[in-house]
Amino acid sequence: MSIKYVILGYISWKPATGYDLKRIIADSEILHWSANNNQIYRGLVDLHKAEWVSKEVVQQDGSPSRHIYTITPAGREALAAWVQETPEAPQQRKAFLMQLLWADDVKTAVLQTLLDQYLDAVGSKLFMLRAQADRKPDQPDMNERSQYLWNMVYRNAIATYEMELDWIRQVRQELGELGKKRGRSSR
Amino acid sequence: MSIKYVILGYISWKPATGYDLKRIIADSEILHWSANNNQIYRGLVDLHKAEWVSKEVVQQDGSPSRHIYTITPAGREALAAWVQETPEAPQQRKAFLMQLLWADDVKTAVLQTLLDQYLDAVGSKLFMLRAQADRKPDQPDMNERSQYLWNMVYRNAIATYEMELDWIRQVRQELGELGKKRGRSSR
DNA sequence: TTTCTCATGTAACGCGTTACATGATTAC
DNA sequence: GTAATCATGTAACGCGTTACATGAGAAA
Repeated sequence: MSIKYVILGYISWKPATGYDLKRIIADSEILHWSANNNQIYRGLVDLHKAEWVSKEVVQQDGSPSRHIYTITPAGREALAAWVQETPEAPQQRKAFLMQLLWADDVKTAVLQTLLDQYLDAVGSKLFMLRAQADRKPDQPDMNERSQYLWNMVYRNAIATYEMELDWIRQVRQELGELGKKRGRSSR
Repeated sequence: MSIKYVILGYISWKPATGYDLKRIIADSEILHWSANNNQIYRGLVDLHKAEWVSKEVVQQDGSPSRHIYTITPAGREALAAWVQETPEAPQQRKAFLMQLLWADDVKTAVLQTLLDQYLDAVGSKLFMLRAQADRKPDQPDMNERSQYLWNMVYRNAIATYEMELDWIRQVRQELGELGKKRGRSSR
């Protein structure tokens, strides 16, 4: 789908500069992009070319001038069209699961360590997500439904990580039991 | 992490050609890659350059000759090292959640339709996953632990989609209730 | 004095995608 | 006759990443 619509979405809430957007996206726990300049500044140029946003340059003394982008009616239409595009199933990118598939020759103790590390990684992600979900979004006027949807998007992300933690704990435990069983039966 | 290690992983189970790998990866429900030629054939060239795999060309009459790749000891070492790399938290790419964040101006009825479509998309993915999880992997000799891990990787993917279905149903229902409440209070 | 924030942008590269190209054999 | 399967590969492009470049003012 590309980050462009997310940029457009934020601009639809409130006019913004590339710098603003960079911070917003980088700070967000649910937006997975690294929010690098290349993407954002090029994206804004593209949006401007398509006339989905208008641009106002505000001179400043000392620092570089700020380029403030505002959504246009055409931009609002494009955003609405995107929102109504047929949803696709999410794609899972869990590199660790791939590692597990070829862990045949790795000792169970090492596997346990890996699982612990995975638990930590997922746990701290979840912690940050929860903290951010409690803070309100920087959108000015949100109606009840929008607020509900905002919350549910966070809930979704949180539930996904919670499920992952449960899964890790289960595998950790059952792996230990498997080891014991094999230890007994092989002697 | 890149698809290269997955390719190496499959070769570690059994020597294979690019064509074999393409089919395996394209058919898999847990491997999210499209398995295009470019990636696979280039990947194999790279693996061969790194001497992680050896290559044997088998002439055939009629069809092009098959290039059969076999893992080397160095390849096994590299694979083991990759498997033991510190796990990273999974990244979620759920484009639909992004769409929801900017659904402010979309009518609730349209939103319901979108949710239904999302339910379908996730549901059919889940169906395929379940079907594939029941079939055994094409790996020759799997010990008990490896089989357990293989199953748990599928379980993880299945649980993620099941969670998503629950979430969709909840949102669908609560969205309907919100609409009713607002309908009442605004009259 | 060094680091952080503000503010813009570019270069090089990695990984992935679709589509194109070739050509024989087999199945409908 | 048309399509699918086997089998290799290339071209062009999209999206994303890290790192580089500049330069002022404020804070530690």
